[in-house]
Amino acid sequence: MALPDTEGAETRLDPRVERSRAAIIEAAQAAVLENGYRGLTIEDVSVRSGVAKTTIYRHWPDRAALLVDVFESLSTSQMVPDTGDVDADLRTALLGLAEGLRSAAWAGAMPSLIEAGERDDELRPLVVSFVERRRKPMRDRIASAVRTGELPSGVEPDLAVAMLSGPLFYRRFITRQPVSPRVVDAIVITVLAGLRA
Amino acid sequence: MALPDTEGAETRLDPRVERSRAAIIEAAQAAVLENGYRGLTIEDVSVRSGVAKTTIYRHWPDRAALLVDVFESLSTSQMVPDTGDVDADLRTALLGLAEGLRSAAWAGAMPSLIEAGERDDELRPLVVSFVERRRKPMRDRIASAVRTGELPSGVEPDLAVAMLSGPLFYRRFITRQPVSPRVVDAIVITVLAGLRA
DNA sequence: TCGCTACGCTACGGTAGCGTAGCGAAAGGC
DNA sequence: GCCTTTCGCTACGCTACCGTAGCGTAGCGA
Repeated sequence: MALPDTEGAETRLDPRVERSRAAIIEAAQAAVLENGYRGLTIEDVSVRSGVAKTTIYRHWPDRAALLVDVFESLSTSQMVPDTGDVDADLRTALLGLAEGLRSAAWAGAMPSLIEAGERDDELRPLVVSFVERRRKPMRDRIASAVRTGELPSGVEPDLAVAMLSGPLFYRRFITRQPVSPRVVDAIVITVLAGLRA
Repeated sequence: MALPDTEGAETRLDPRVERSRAAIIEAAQAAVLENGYRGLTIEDVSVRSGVAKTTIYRHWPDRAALLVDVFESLSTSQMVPDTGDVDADLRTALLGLAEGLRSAAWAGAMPSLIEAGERDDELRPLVVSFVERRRKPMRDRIASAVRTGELPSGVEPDLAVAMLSGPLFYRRFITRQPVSPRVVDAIVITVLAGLRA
């Protein structure tokens, strides 16, 4: 968080530092995916990364600070196309989301993010902004469709996103059922039809 | 789990045992709500409940076993009315779900259940059956509506449940937005209209 | 009233993880 | 090729928690 080296802004850094930090973050990510955010231990990260425990403490004051950077490193944004056909665009976006839920690193960390959002006051804002970043493109796309009249004016983008994405998250994390393209299609068709009714 | 005293089956138990167990489970629930399922420690439960640590070990072999009983103690089922009007019935059911998500104990434990379902092989079946028990009544109600022709024959109850409940879970746990009655209404109206389109 | 059982309490030995200190070696920068 | 920075390593002290043993007490059932 206080460390702008992840972005290519400052290459002035000692390459040794850069290597250490990268190895540490990568190992910490893996650790969180495996054991959850409460299962992250500095000593585990040290073993996984091959970086000495003392070196980790040279860069992060404590476990919490490292965890913050791990969460931020998982943050990715989701592109949503704008071809003029909102149905097709949302279908594409949701297929991408489903794919991510099936295999992306952030999906494996999602239960930890949820848990952190529920219990950790320090991490909660981070979790919310993490989710918000991924959600915004889809919401914007829906808002634009409302403006162009492709969707009725009564549609609330925020709610529409929940109705589209929610069922996928529900199946993936609550009922642990597959999120196949077939499921995505059913959701997109049903929800969009419902919004237009 | 191997302990049928929670149900009123066997009152033959020593009242001291009954009291201890009840206090322990209650305290353990609170502990899980507060610190997550990985944050449950026997010593914490001992302090909270006022029951000696040794007594806890007299009833449960280890932390995992206690955790299993805690999860089971949270298990509740959701009634879904059958008035013949499927729209109204589902609305009622979803309002109840939203209410639970806002305030029930099981909702507070949900992040832990999700995390456990993702990472703990031993607990996963328990989590799945926990969710299944709550989901079944709504799925059955939808299935019956399909049979009576109230809903089109192409509707898959399983998917319909996801489309109705998913957005609520999504807002509650992912985006951390309110799940108000207004939101429930919007979801019910939209999804049912979509399913009939 | 008396015996059995559950309980509370203290005291363990053992492990895991925290975060720190100090030193010598190695790898960059110039 | 020298000097500075970073790193690896070992060794700590400390805390939290595990799960167990043994003993004395208190409550329940007959």
